[in-house]
Amino acid sequence: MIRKTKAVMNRVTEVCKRLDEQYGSDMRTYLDHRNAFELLIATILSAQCTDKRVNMVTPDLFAKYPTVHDFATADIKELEKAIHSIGFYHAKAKNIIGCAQKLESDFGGEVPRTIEELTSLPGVGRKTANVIRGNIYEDPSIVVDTHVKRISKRLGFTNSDDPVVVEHDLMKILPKENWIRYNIQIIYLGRTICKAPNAKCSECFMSDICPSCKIK
DNA sequence: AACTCGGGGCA
DNA sequence: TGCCCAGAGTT
Repeated sequence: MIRKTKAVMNRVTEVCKRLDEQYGSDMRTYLDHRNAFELLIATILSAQCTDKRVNMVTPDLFAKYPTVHDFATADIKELEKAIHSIGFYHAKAKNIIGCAQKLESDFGGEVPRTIEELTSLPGVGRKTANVIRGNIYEDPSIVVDTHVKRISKRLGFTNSDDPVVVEHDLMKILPKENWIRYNIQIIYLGRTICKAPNAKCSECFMSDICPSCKIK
Protein backbone atom coordinates (compact mmCIF):
# COMPACT_ATOMS: atom_id res chain seq x y z
CA MET A 1 0.00 0.00 0.00
CA ILE A 2 1.20 3.48 -0.83
CA ARG A 3 1.62 6.15 1.82
CA LYS A 4 0.22 9.62 1.33
CA THR A 5 3.43 11.53 1.81
CA LYS A 6 3.58 15.20 1.01
CA ALA A 7 5.88 14.53 -1.93
CA VAL A 8 3.48 12.00 -3.42
CA MET A 9 0.47 14.28 -2.99
CA ASN A 10 2.28 17.20 -4.57
CA ARG A 11 3.09 15.02 -7.55
CA VAL A 12 -0.51 13.82 -7.77
CA THR A 13 -1.73 17.41 -7.97
CA GLU A 14 0.74 18.29 -10.69
CA VAL A 15 0.09 15.11 -12.70
CA CYS A 16 -3.69 15.68 -12.66
CA LYS A 17 -3.23 19.29 -13.72
CA ARG A 18 -1.03 18.33 -16.65
CA LEU A 19 -3.31 15.52 -17.76
CA ASP A 20 -6.18 18.00 -18.01
CA GLU A 21 -4.02 20.52 -19.85
CA GLN A 22 -2.85 17.90 -22.32
CA TYR A 23 -6.00 15.90 -22.96
CA GLY A 24 -8.85 18.16 -21.87
CA SER A 25 -11.21 17.52 -18.98
CA ASP A 26 -14.02 15.72 -20.79
CA MET A 27 -12.43 12.33 -21.51
CA ARG A 28 -14.59 9.29 -20.84
CA THR A 29 -14.65 5.93 -22.59
CA TYR A 30 -13.38 5.28 -26.10
CA LEU A 31 -16.12 2.82 -26.88
CA ASP A 32 -19.06 3.90 -29.03
CA HIS A 33 -22.43 3.26 -27.39
CA ARG A 34 -25.90 4.74 -26.99
CA ASN A 35 -26.90 3.23 -23.65
CA ALA A 36 -25.68 1.17 -20.72
CA PHE A 37 -26.33 -2.15 -22.36
CA GLU A 38 -24.38 -1.27 -25.49
CA LEU A 39 -21.44 -0.10 -23.42
CA LEU A 40 -21.56 -3.35 -21.48
CA ILE A 41 -21.40 -5.39 -24.69
CA ALA A 42 -18.68 -3.16 -26.16
CA THR A 43 -16.61 -3.45 -23.00
CA ILE A 44 -16.89 -7.23 -22.94
CA LEU A 45 -15.73 -7.23 -26.56
CA SER A 46 -12.82 -4.93 -25.75
CA ALA A 47 -10.93 -7.45 -23.61
CA GLN A 48 -7.49 -8.01 -25.17
CA CYS A 49 -8.47 -6.01 -28.20
CA THR A 50 -8.11 -2.37 -29.18
CA ASP A 51 -11.07 -0.01 -28.88
CA LYS A 52 -10.71 0.92 -32.55
CA ARG A 53 -11.51 -2.60 -33.66
CA VAL A 54 -14.47 -2.82 -31.28
CA ASN A 55 -15.88 0.39 -32.71
CA MET A 56 -15.58 -1.10 -36.21
CA VAL A 57 -18.03 -3.91 -35.46
CA THR A 58 -20.46 -2.39 -32.96
CA PRO A 59 -22.56 -0.28 -35.39
CA ASP A 60 -23.52 -3.33 -37.46
CA LEU A 61 -23.76 -5.47 -34.33
CA PHE A 62 -26.25 -3.18 -32.58
CA ALA A 63 -28.22 -2.74 -35.77
CA LYS A 64 -28.58 -6.52 -36.02
CA TYR A 65 -29.27 -6.97 -32.29
CA PRO A 66 -31.01 -3.79 -31.07
CA THR A 67 -32.21 -5.02 -27.67
CA VAL A 68 -31.17 -7.18 -24.73
CA HIS A 69 -33.72 -9.75 -25.83
CA ASP A 70 -32.20 -9.94 -29.31
CA PHE A 71 -28.85 -10.92 -27.77
CA ALA A 72 -30.48 -13.28 -25.26
CA THR A 73 -32.11 -15.23 -28.09
CA ALA A 74 -29.27 -14.92 -30.60
CA ASP A 75 -27.86 -17.88 -32.48
CA ILE A 76 -24.31 -18.30 -31.24
CA LYS A 77 -22.87 -19.17 -34.65
CA GLU A 78 -24.37 -16.08 -36.18
CA LEU A 79 -23.18 -13.88 -33.33
CA GLU A 80 -19.68 -15.36 -33.66
CA LYS A 81 -19.66 -14.40 -37.30
CA ALA A 82 -20.63 -10.83 -36.44
CA ILE A 83 -17.73 -10.40 -34.01
CA HIS A 84 -15.19 -12.69 -35.64
CA SER A 85 -12.61 -9.98 -36.29
CA ILE A 86 -12.43 -9.12 -32.58
CA GLY A 87 -10.61 -12.25 -31.42
CA PHE A 88 -11.73 -14.62 -28.65
CA TYR A 89 -14.98 -14.63 -30.58
CA HIS A 90 -16.33 -17.95 -29.33
CA ALA A 91 -15.92 -17.18 -25.63
CA LYS A 92 -17.17 -13.65 -26.09
CA ALA A 93 -20.26 -14.68 -28.07
CA LYS A 94 -21.10 -17.23 -25.41
CA ASN A 95 -20.58 -14.69 -22.63
CA ILE A 96 -22.66 -12.02 -24.34
CA ILE A 97 -25.61 -14.36 -24.81
CA GLY A 98 -25.34 -15.59 -21.22
CA CYS A 99 -25.02 -12.04 -20.05
CA ALA A 100 -28.15 -10.90 -21.88
CA GLN A 101 -30.08 -13.91 -20.57
CA LYS A 102 -29.07 -13.15 -16.99
CA LEU A 103 -29.98 -9.48 -17.41
CA GLU A 104 -33.47 -10.60 -18.44
CA SER A 105 -33.91 -13.25 -15.76
CA ASP A 106 -32.28 -11.53 -12.77
CA PHE A 107 -32.22 -7.79 -13.43
CA GLY A 108 -35.40 -7.00 -15.34
CA GLY A 109 -33.47 -6.36 -18.54
CA GLU A 110 -31.54 -3.48 -16.98
CA VAL A 111 -27.79 -3.18 -16.41
CA PRO A 112 -27.13 -3.44 -12.65
CA ARG A 113 -25.08 -0.93 -10.71
CA THR A 114 -22.96 -2.60 -8.04
CA ILE A 115 -19.64 -4.40 -8.51
CA GLU A 116 -21.07 -7.61 -7.08
CA GLU A 117 -24.07 -7.62 -9.43
CA LEU A 118 -22.02 -6.64 -12.47
CA THR A 119 -19.29 -9.23 -11.91
CA SER A 120 -21.94 -11.92 -11.48
CA LEU A 121 -22.58 -11.56 -15.22
CA PRO A 122 -20.67 -13.89 -17.57
CA GLY A 123 -17.69 -12.18 -19.19
CA VAL A 124 -17.76 -9.27 -16.75
CA GLY A 125 -14.78 -8.93 -14.44
CA ARG A 126 -13.67 -6.14 -12.17
CA LYS A 127 -12.37 -3.98 -14.98
CA THR A 128 -15.53 -4.13 -17.06
CA ALA A 129 -17.68 -3.54 -13.98
CA ASN A 130 -15.74 -0.39 -13.16
CA VAL A 131 -16.03 0.90 -16.73
CA ILE A 132 -19.82 0.64 -16.43
CA ARG A 133 -19.93 2.16 -12.96
CA GLY A 134 -17.75 5.09 -13.93
CA ASN A 135 -19.21 5.87 -17.34
CA ILE A 136 -22.90 5.04 -16.98
CA TYR A 137 -23.69 5.63 -13.33
CA GLU A 138 -20.84 8.06 -12.70
CA ASP A 139 -20.07 6.26 -9.47
CA PRO A 140 -16.51 6.97 -8.37
CA SER A 141 -14.53 4.08 -9.82
CA ILE A 142 -11.02 3.29 -10.97
CA VAL A 143 -10.35 0.99 -13.91
CA VAL A 144 -7.07 -0.88 -13.52
CA ASP A 145 -5.64 -2.34 -16.69
CA THR A 146 -2.04 -2.96 -17.72
CA HIS A 147 -1.55 0.70 -18.68
CA VAL A 148 -2.87 2.05 -15.40
CA LYS A 149 -0.84 -0.45 -13.41
CA ARG A 150 2.39 0.31 -15.25
CA ILE A 151 2.08 4.10 -15.16
CA SER A 152 0.94 4.18 -11.55
CA LYS A 153 4.13 2.34 -10.64
CA ARG A 154 6.31 4.58 -12.76
CA LEU A 155 4.80 7.70 -11.19
CA GLY A 156 5.23 6.27 -7.71
CA PHE A 157 1.47 6.09 -7.07
CA THR A 158 1.62 2.39 -6.17
CA ASN A 159 4.19 -0.33 -5.77
CA SER A 160 1.90 -3.30 -6.21
CA ASP A 161 1.13 -5.61 -9.11
CA ASP A 162 -2.19 -6.63 -7.63
CA PRO A 163 -4.94 -4.74 -9.54
CA VAL A 164 -7.11 -4.43 -6.44
CA VAL A 165 -4.28 -2.92 -4.42
CA VAL A 166 -3.48 -0.52 -7.28
CA GLU A 167 -7.14 0.45 -7.37
CA HIS A 168 -7.19 1.22 -3.64
CA ASP A 169 -3.90 3.12 -3.82
CA LEU A 170 -5.26 5.35 -6.58
CA MET A 171 -8.55 5.84 -4.75
CA LYS A 172 -6.59 7.13 -1.79
CA ILE A 173 -4.62 9.78 -3.66
CA LEU A 174 -6.54 10.88 -6.80
CA PRO A 175 -9.25 13.57 -6.49
CA LYS A 176 -12.43 11.53 -6.12
CA GLU A 177 -14.72 13.64 -8.27
CA ASN A 178 -12.62 13.01 -11.37
CA TRP A 179 -11.44 9.42 -11.00
CA ILE A 180 -12.80 8.12 -14.30
CA ARG A 181 -11.44 11.11 -16.20
CA TYR A 182 -7.89 10.71 -14.89
CA ASN A 183 -8.26 7.02 -15.52
CA ILE A 184 -8.88 7.37 -19.25
CA GLN A 185 -6.25 10.08 -19.57
CA ILE A 186 -3.64 7.81 -17.99
CA ILE A 187 -4.59 4.99 -20.33
CA TYR A 188 -4.20 7.30 -23.30
CA LEU A 189 -0.80 8.40 -22.03
CA GLY A 190 0.16 4.73 -21.75
CA ARG A 191 -0.90 3.93 -25.29
CA THR A 192 0.85 6.84 -26.92
CA ILE A 193 3.92 7.79 -24.86
CA CYS A 194 4.50 5.84 -21.66
CA LYS A 195 4.68 2.46 -23.40
CA ALA A 196 5.62 -0.77 -21.70
CA PRO A 197 9.01 -1.56 -23.29
CA ASN A 198 9.91 1.72 -24.99
CA ALA A 199 8.66 4.69 -23.03
CA LYS A 200 9.12 7.87 -25.05
CA CYS A 201 10.34 9.98 -22.16
CA SER A 202 11.71 12.65 -24.51
CA GLU A 203 8.16 13.34 -25.73
CA CYS A 204 6.50 13.11 -22.32
CA PHE A 205 4.96 16.20 -20.76
CA MET A 206 5.66 14.83 -17.28
CA SER A 207 9.30 13.87 -17.69
CA ASP A 208 10.53 16.51 -15.25
CA ILE A 209 8.39 15.25 -12.36
CA CYS A 210 8.39 11.52 -13.13
CA PRO A 211 10.51 9.37 -10.77
CA SER A 212 11.04 6.83 -13.55
CA CYS A 213 12.05 9.22 -16.29
CA LYS A 214 15.03 7.84 -18.17
CA ILE A 215 16.30 11.17 -19.54
CA LYS A 216 17.31 13.70 -16.92
C1' DA B 1 -0.36 -17.51 -9.61
C1' DA B 2 -0.16 -19.58 -13.96
C1' DC B 3 -2.39 -20.72 -18.01
C1' DT B 4 -5.45 -20.50 -21.93
C1' DC B 5 -8.55 -18.34 -25.09
C1' DG B 6 -7.30 -15.60 -30.71
C1' DG B 7 -7.67 -12.52 -34.90
C1' DG B 8 -5.78 -8.57 -36.92
C1' DG B 9 -2.43 -4.53 -36.93
C1' DC B 10 1.96 -3.02 -37.01
C1' DA B 11 7.12 -3.05 -36.96
C1' DT C 1 7.75 -13.33 -38.39
C1' DG C 2 6.99 -11.69 -33.65
C1' DC C 3 4.79 -8.83 -30.45
C1' DC C 4 0.79 -6.52 -28.74
C1' DC C 5 -4.14 -5.43 -27.59
C1' DA C 6 -9.16 -0.71 -21.68
C1' DG C 7 -9.25 -9.31 -19.55
C1' DA C 8 -11.84 -13.10 -17.81
C1' DG C 9 -12.43 -17.83 -16.44
C1' DT C 10 -10.54 -22.06 -14.95
C1' DT C 11 -7.31 -24.94 -12.52
